[in-house]
Amino acid sequence: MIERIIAWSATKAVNQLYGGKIDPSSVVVQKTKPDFEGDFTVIIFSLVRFSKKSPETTGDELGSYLLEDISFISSYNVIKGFLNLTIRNEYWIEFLTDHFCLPDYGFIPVDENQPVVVEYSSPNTNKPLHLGHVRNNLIGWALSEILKANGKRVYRVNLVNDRGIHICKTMLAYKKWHPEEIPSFAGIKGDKFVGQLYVQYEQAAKKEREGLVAAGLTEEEAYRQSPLTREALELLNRWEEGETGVRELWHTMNQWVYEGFDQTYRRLGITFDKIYYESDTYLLGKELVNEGVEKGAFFKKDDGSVWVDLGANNMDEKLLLRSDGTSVYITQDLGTAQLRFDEFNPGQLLYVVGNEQIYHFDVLKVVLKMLGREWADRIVHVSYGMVELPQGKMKSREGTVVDADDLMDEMYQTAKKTTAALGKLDNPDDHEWQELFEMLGMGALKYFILKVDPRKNMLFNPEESIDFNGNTGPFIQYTHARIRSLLRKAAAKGFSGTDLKTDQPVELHPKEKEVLRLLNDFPGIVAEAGKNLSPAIIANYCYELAREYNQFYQEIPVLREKDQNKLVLRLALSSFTGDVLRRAMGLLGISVPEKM
RNA sequence: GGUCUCGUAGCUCAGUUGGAUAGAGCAACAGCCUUCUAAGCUGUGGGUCGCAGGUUCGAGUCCUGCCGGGAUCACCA
Repeated sequence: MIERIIAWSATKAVNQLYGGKIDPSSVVVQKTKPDFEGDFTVIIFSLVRFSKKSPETTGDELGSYLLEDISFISSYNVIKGFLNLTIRNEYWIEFLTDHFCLPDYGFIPVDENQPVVVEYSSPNTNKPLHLGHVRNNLIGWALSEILKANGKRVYRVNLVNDRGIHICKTMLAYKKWHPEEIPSFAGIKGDKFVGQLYVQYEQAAKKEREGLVAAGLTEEEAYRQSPLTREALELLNRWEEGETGVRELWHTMNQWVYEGFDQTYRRLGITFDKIYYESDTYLLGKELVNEGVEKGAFFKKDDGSVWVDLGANNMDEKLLLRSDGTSVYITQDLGTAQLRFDEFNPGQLLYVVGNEQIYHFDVLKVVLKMLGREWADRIVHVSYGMVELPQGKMKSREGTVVDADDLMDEMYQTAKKTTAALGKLDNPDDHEWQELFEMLGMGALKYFILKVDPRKNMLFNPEESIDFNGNTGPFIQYTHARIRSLLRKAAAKGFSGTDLKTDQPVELHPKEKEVLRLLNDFPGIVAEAGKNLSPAIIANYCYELAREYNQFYQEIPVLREKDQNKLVLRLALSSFTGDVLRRAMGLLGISVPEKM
């Protein structure tokens, strides 16, 4: 990368000229601001302590050194403490020629060592997927793609929460109020069907508790004495004992849910290499806890419950096993972490889980460390922010959730309406159009979510439909379609970017140079997104590249250009941009169309 | 209350390890299609980067305090 070469040379200069002892990481090289002359800028301020001269003089001395040292620098200027360097056009043209046909430009070949396990999605089987899950899935998917582009072998895994008290509640609701019914009968997706049962249970249970509280009980007493709660708990016991009838119903209802989930996943474009079920893993981790007790890392209370004291890490005591010997949430997470470590020997274990579980993962890592599992350091909690509505957080119980399927349907409709409004829709029933609407709708949705820094909470307003103009998925998809169209026309006229030759001197328009500079950034962007685990970096890069290309497209003729050398160069530039856009959007799980 | 996190234009968001005059989009207004796709491009207006200190050549970015929002601290998951 060009910045690195400059930084390296500047380092040499400081060390040779001034007897400094610095390494390239302490030299800041950035793009020159548009208002100044030059392409790249070296910040001089931090280097004057070695030269013991004014920033201007130092900049001047370094400038002439770099001019001498690096052949692709054509000139420099110094303003205050900024050394601005101008790159020769030949460099850019050579860069274009060398890279525009490379199918893997910016990506690193996959190394099988040190794989990365990425857990994401991890749904409960008592509620349909909503916008929050969508964010989780998209981040998990995109991160996996980005890590692959960074040369990692990636395993995508899902841990489905298919057991527990909440599932028993839906079973109870089914038995009580809807026996014999099946989703296909009711004409709805299986996950929706089961989700409704859960809501029905919660409403009934709430009413029941309110009645008991009105009769003078405290909230907690009311919860414990509620007949529905007792029945649900009883069902849980019978499930754990493996009672056939209970297990059968449980299995049937979960299948309904999976059929529904599969549809949603398919439409989102989400897949997994391995799916774990909590019904298989929930007993894991008990041996680890016992091991900790034996080692004296954990302790048993009189009632038989097992705890760990995290006081040394500035945390509280944490329960690891209940007094009746059953697991809690973290018990099984200890076990599954060990399982995955044994299965994959990963260099990194990523968990894409909401930021409400930060504490949980902090505890998990500390406890594993106390058990002598040094690989606990390889666990990374990719904690993403909540999707909020204008009224605040989404709450399943209050019905203030944005359903994933509904949202995707709306996106499709918006794509259709927008296309029709532009007068492009000649044949609405055509299969190709329908595919395009789906691509655009999903592109708009995915981009909308992924362009935001995953760590931050974000807002979604259902009243305002997701935009198709400006900094959006369809804008980038449009840019790609435009480029493809241009290339088709060029091919029809017998031109191709591959006709490009380096030995012919060609001037570069500032817009061309700007696009090239961005294309030159791509490998660095991929690396940065991998390092920061942030698809948003890719999304924002796509936007910047598309915007810059559109400016170029608007200002400069390509096929109408009379000078063939220029024409071919612009075709290569366009083709390169189209490929990078397609592949960068691919990292986000977004497809781009040939025409739109 | 303890811990963590966020606060940038009317709204939604960018802003690499501190660097030049803080950027986009949406919304508003004004322009550009006999010419490669106008889902585009150009221009105008819009900011005490929550507040107050500190660190230094330089702070939206780092430190401290305060204000405001959110999360979390369960024999729930």
